[in-house]
Amino acid sequence: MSSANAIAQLQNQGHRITTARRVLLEIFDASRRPLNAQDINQALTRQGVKVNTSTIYRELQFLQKQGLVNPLQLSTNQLYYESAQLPHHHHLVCDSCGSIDPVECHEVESPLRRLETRVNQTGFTITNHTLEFYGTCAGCR
Amino acid sequence: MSSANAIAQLQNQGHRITTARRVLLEIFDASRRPLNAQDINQALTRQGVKVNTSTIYRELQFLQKQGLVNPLQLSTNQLYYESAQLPHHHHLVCDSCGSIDPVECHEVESPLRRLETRVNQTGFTITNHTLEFYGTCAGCR
DNA sequence: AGTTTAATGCAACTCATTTGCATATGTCAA
DNA sequence: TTGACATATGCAAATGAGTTGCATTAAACT
Repeated sequence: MSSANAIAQLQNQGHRITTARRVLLEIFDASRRPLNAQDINQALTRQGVKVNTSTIYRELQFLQKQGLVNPLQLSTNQLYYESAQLPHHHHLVCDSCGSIDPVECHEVESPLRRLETRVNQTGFTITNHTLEFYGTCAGCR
Repeated sequence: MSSANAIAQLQNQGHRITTARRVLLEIFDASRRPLNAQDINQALTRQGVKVNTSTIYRELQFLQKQGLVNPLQLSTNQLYYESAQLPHHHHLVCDSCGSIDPVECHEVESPLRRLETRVNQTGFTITNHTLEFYGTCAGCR
């Protein structure tokens, strides 16, 4: 269970381990797909933990600053986050039901690195990229 | 000038060509980078055309529905649009100054198509993808 | 147990975008 | 041309995600 690592890391840096924070880390640890503030609210409620919305937003920013979660902006109007511990991957987003699932993209990784090298030589330093696929999932067809 | 084509297309379908609509199409035609509602507002003002904000938003949705512009959601909190007539490309987004520039990505296109074929066989039908690069532009370093 | 200060709750706020409705203006027919 | 009619617009109010100020609560250290 790697939320334990995250907790140890935060404790070492003098941050407090509150119930909200601990359960939130466990939720990210258990989820293989990105979560938005609303998803997290529901997950917390399901576990019997009541947390104010503003606390959730603050906590997400905090965890991002600590490098424990990564933000993910999709073509929706909500910001998603996922565990930073997941191996590099991209996403399949269903335009119909909104489901978001990870995809391994081994075919594109080395071409992407090649492209990034080329672009870096033009003066633009790439630090990050987003690659998401939109369409219709098996269940919605 | 391809905004003329767009205008002809809209007229054929019985839509009215208002000043706002015509100038907006010209603006998209002349811009090689994506524009958000604010950019468009400024561009219209610069041309001496006063258009209400809600009209801009409605017009952008309209043009999108007509297939004349494509939406582009970046890691900012604003929605961008660009002409649908531009050849396939992706973007370099500067985290520092917010500039957005197109990139040709020939290295990745065929690996992407291969990946899409593979994914389509799993039951998820991909119709679209987004690929954007974030980092620091030459001017900001 | 008491102290300190990070974390929380609450309510009010911001900012992009949307919507309802009354008015104005393209466009088409007479 | 002019008038009729529906589309497009302006305005103001609403929405919805996310943020912020401030008083209170509660981890964690002594």
